[in-house]
Amino acid sequence: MTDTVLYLAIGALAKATDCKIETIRYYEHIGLLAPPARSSGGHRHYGDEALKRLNFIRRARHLGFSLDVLRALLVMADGEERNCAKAERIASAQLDDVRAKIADLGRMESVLDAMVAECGGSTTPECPVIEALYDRGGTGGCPPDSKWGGRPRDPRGTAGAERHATAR
Amino acid sequence: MTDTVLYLAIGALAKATDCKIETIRYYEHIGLLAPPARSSGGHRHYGDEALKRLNFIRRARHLGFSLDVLRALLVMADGEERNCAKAERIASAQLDDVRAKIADLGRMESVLDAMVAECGGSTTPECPVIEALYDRGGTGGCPPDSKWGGRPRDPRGTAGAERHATAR
DNA sequence: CCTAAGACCTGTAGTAACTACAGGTTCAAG
DNA sequence: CTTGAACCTGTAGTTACTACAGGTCTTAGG
Repeated sequence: MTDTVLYLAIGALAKATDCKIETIRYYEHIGLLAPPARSSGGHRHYGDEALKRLNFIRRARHLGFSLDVLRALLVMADGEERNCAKAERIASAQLDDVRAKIADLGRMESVLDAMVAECGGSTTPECPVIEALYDRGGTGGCPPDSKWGGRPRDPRGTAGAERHATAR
Repeated sequence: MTDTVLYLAIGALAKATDCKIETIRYYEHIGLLAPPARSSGGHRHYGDEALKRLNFIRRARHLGFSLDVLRALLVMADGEERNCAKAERIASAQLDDVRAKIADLGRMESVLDAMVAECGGSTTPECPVIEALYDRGGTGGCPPDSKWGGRPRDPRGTAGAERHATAR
């Protein structure tokens, strides 16, 4: 009862972290996860640390941190030098980012809402949705140049907008 | 005063619609914009219609419609058959989508806000941001499987800057 | 011990929606 | 006629994965 080290195959790790197998391999490939031990036949064997690290990664991703920023976070998490001030800067840049997206989406929401509402009781000959897209002045109800980006994952669903943070 | 047709070179069209030249060519490439007339030397010449169509596209993109959905919208806009009900369905699906994103981002916002707040008055030895990422139970303050996708564009900017104008 | 199903392996290509670049050709002002 | 800006085509890169093809390994059952 000494070496009760747990070994997880990649599939088990995937289940434990709610992360796809391919994604785990991808994280290894880009250097976010260290290459794990292998069985004699070449299968990956993960331990406790990998589980923790991957959970860390997943949580950060859910909060919208880009992989790039996440890398910086991981250096600090690993690191001797846990630069708290820097971590806070990164987190609040992310927070700003999230808030900016919310604001942008809020504007989209109101334009779309108006479009749909107009259509709802429509008795006009032309379609108000199409007309709105054609006629609205200027940029059409949006900031002249709002920034958008896709950061977190998008499993093919319809929804999804997000941007990132890029700590600077 | 008959044929005062305006011809725009691609650069002028780009300026007029606040759209990059490459993007215009890309839209042509994927079939959103019809191939325009060409000069003898091969330069593109756009007319009024292209200007309108591109503005339509830009507005729809600003509202977060995907290119795929936009294609359907354009068929209706061109079409003899302006299916208003269908346009409304598309617009309200988009609205739902935007609302779902806002809700998701709202959750992210509160988690990030808590992280940053904890750090702000920090007297703890360890960094609360890093700890939060490590320790939070489950998925870390997020829905077990929130969907994310990036739809609208992301011109590399960092965040947050956007102003708006609009029309709502 | 052998077999067969399932888990795993590598490597490449595809996704969305552009953006950027290289290496030329054309246009228009002077 | 010259020159520099604008334009051309085509390819590759971006982000964060996901999907597939064509094999190899592991393990439970017989």
